Amino acid sequence: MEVNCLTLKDLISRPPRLDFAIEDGENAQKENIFVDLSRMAPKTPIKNEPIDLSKQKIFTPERNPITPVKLADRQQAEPWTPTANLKMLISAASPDIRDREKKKGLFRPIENKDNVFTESLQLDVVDDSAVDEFEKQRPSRKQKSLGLLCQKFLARYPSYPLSTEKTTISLDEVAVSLGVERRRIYDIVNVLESLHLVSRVAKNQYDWHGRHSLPKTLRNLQRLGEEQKYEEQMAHLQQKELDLIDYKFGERRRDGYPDSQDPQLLDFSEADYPSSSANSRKDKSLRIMSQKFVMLFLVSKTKIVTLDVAAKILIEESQDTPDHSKFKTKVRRLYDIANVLTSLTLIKKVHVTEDRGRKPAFKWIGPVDFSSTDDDLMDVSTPILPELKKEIYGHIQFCARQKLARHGSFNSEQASERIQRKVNSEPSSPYRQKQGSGGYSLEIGSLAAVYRQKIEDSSKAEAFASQRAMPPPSSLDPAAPLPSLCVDSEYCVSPLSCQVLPAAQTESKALSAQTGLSGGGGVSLAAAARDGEPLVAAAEPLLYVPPAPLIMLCGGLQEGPPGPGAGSAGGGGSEGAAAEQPPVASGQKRLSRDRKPPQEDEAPATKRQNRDHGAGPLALVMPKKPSDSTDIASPKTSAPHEDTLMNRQLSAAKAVLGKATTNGFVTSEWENPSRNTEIEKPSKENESTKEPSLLQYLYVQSPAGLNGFNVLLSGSQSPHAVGLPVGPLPPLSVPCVVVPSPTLGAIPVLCSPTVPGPGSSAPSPLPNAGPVNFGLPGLGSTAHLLIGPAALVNPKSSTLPSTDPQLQGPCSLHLSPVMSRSHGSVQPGSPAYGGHPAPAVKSRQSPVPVTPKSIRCTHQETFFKTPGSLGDPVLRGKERNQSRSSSSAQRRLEIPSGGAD
DNA sequence: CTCTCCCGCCACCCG
DNA sequence: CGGGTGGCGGGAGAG
Repeated sequence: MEVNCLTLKDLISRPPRLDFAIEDGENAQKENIFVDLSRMAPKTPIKNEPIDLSKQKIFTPERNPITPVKLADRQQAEPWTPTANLKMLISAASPDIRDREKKKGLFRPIENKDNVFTESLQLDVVDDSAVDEFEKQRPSRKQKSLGLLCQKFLARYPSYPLSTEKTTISLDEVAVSLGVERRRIYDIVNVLESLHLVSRVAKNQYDWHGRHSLPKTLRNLQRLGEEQKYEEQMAHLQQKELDLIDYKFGERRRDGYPDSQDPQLLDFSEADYPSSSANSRKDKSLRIMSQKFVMLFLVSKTKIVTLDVAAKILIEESQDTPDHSKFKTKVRRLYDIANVLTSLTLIKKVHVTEDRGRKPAFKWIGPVDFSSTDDDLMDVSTPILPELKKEIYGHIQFCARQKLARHGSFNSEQASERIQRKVNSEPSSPYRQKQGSGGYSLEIGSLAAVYRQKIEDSSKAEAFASQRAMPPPSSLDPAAPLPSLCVDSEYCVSPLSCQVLPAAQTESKALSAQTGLSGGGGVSLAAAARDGEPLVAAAEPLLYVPPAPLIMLCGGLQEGPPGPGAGSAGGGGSEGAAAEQPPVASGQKRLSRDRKPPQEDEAPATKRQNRDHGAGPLALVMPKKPSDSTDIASPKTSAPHEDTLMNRQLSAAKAVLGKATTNGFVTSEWENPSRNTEIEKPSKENESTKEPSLLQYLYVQSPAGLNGFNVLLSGSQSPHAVGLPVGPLPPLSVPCVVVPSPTLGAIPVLCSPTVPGPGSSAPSPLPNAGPVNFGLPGLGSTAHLLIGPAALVNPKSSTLPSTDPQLQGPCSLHLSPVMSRSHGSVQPGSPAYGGHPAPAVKSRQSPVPVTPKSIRCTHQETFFKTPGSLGDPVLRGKERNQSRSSSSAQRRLEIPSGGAD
C-alpha cells in the first residue's frame, strides 16, 4: 500500500512542487491537496490529482492515501473529465514550475502558510465545491489574489475594536504573517487608509481603527463626490460612450466644477492626506484613487460604477494624457482597490451590459444611508435602538396585521403615512431624512440606517470588541454592507429591464394569473434585496413565477447570466460570503445553491456560487442563462430584485398610491435607481431586474448598508395600487413582505398566504432541493420576512442565525422564517411549508445552530415583540439578538399599525 | 480574445 | 543616503 501511495505522491507531488514551494508553508497547502489527489487516483497520478482535488472536499484533511476505489468514485462524481484534468495539470505545470523556481526564494515560510494550509484542508474537507479544491491544488491566482489577502488581513483585526484597545499594525509582521511581500500589504493598507480604517502612525506602523468611523467617512466622501459633480461626470462619460468609444477629457468638467480638487478629498477626513499639487505622485496614489472610486459609488444613483468610467474620470482628474496605457494602468489600480473594497463588503462585482457589451463594474453594497444620517446619529448610543426597532417592527406588524385582517386590503399609504407621521412628530428624529433624494421625507431605509449605526456603535463596545475571534469580522459587522443583500456575485443589468419593469410592476395580478399562482393564494415572494438584490426567496411553493411573458422580458433584459461572480468579496470567511448571500438570498439562489460555509474564503466566491447553484433552478425562472442561474433564478423567481425593479415599483407605486404612500416605504436607494443617470444600471440592476413579478410588491428597502428592514408590499393590495398602470398582472395574493434586515439577524422569513399551488410547478424545478434558501447575508444580518396574506403557510424551519433571532419569528403570523445563510446548508427537504420545498433556512453564522423548529417559535414570537428587548440584543450582536428582539417589536407594531386603519 | 491583476522593478521621498 | 513606499506596466492566468 505504502508503495503505491508513495508512487502516486511522487508523481503528483512533483508538479506541485514546481508550482509551489514544496516544503514551504504555502506550498504545503498545495501539496496537501495534491497528495490527496494522488491517493485518489492511483492510476495516473497526474490526472488524478487534479481530479481528486476537485472532489476532495469529501476527503478529510488527512488525505492520506486513500483507497483507489474512492478515486474511481470521485472521478465519476467529478465533473472533470480526465482530459480536462490533464489539461489542467499540464497547463499548470509548466508555468508553475517556473514560478516555483522563482518563488522558492521569494516565499517565506510563514505561519501563514500553516493557516492557509489549514484552511485549505478544511475547505477540502468541508467543501463541496470542486472548484475550491481545484484552486487549492495549485496556488491559483485567486489564492494569491489581493482580495483574498485582504480578507486575511481584515480577519486579523476586529471590525469594531473597542475604543480602549489600540491595535497597531506592523507591516512587516503582517506581511510575514500573511506570507506575502510587503508591497502587497501596502496596497491593502492604502485603500483601508483611504477609508480611515487604519491610519499610519509611523514607518511600517499603522493603527487599526476598524469600521467605527466608516459611516462618517463615507458620508464625507459622498459629500465630496457631490461637490465634485461626479455624478454628472459619470453621466457624461456614459453618454459619450454611447456615441464614441473615445472620450475626451476636456468635457468632463464642463459643469464648472473646479479642476482638481482631488486633494481636497483627502482633506475631508484628515490631514493625512496632504493636499498635493495636482498630478503629484500623491494624487495618483492608491489612497486617493480609492476615495474617488468610492465617491463615484456614493454619488451614483444606481450605485454601480463601471471601471472604464471610473478610470476615465480618474484620468481626467489627474490631467494625464488619456492614452490607452494610462487607461489600462488605471483599470489595474481600480481592480486592486475594488478587491479591497470587496473584501470590506462595500462593493461587489457586477457586469453592466451595454450596447457595447458587458462591462466590468462594481456595485455598492455597503451602507448607503449614511449620507442622510447625522453625525449625531452616529454617536447615538444604544438608547435609540429600541426606538428604531419599534418603528420598524411596528411597521412590520402593521403590515402583517393588515394582511391578515384582510387579505389584500393592506393599504400601503396608510402605513407610509403612519410612518411619516411619526417621523414628523419628532422633529429631531433621526429618522428624518435629510437627503433630498426623493423628496421622501422619511424612509424606512433611513431608519434602518440609523438603527444600524446605533447598533454599530453599541456593538463596538460590546460584542465586537470581544469578538475578534468571531467569524470573520467583516461578516459580522453590522455595518457590513448590506451586502448581504447581494448574494450573488454578479448581476447583470440590462437596460431593457427598466422598460419592462414598469409594466410588470403594476400588475402582480396578471402575473399571478399567468403563473397560476394567483389562484392559490398568492404567491409569496419575497424579494427584497437591498440594493437591488433580492432579499427574499420564496419557498418553492411560494416562489413566484413570473408569467412567461414576463420572464421572457426579464430574461431578455438581463444580460447574460451574471457571471460568476464577483462576489467573492464576502469571501472572507464569514464576511464576504455572508454578506453577500444573506440578504438577497433570494430564495432561488439559496435554493439552488447551498452555500459553503462562509468561512471559506472565497475569492472565487462567484465561482462557487455558480457551481453551487445549479443552473437548473435558474432555468426555470429565467430564460436567460443558466449559468447565472443561481443568481438570477433565485431573484427572479422569488422576488423582485434589483433596483430596477424597485425603482419601477416605486415609481409605479408612487404613481398609483401617491407619494405619500410610497414615501414611507421607499427607501432612498430606490429612488435613486429610478433616476439613474446611468443607462445601464437602471436596466439591469442585477438579477432582480428580471423579475417583473416583483413588481407587484412595493419593496421597501432599508438603506443599503443598513440592516434595515425591507418590506415588500403587494401592490395589488393597496387600493391605490389597484390603479396601477400597468396592469395586466393580477395582484398577488401576498399583501406584503417584510424583510427585516440586517442587524437583526439574518433570518429571512417567508410567509405565504396561500400556498402556491400552481406556482409550484414552476418553482419546482428551481429549488429542487427544495429548500429555498434565502441566503442570509453572511452575517445573518438580514432577515427577511414575508408575510402572506391570509394564510401563511407553514413556517419553515429555519435555523436562525444567532443574530437574528428576533426577526425571525413571526410565528403567530404564520410567517415562516427562512434562513439562508451562507452555507447553503439548506435542507432540501426542510419542512418548510409543509411539504413544499420549503426554503431552508440556514444560519451558518449563528454560533449556535438553532434548530429550526425551536427557533421558529421563538423567533416568531419575538419578532413581534417590542424592541425594548432589542436594544440589548442588538448591541450584543448577532447572537443575542434572537432572544431579545422579540419583545419590543410587537408593542410597537401595534401602535403604529393602528394608524392604518 | 478580453478581463483580471500578480509581480516586482525601480523611482520617490522621508527620516 | 538608506530604506520605506508605492507607481507602474509587463505579462500571464482565467474565462
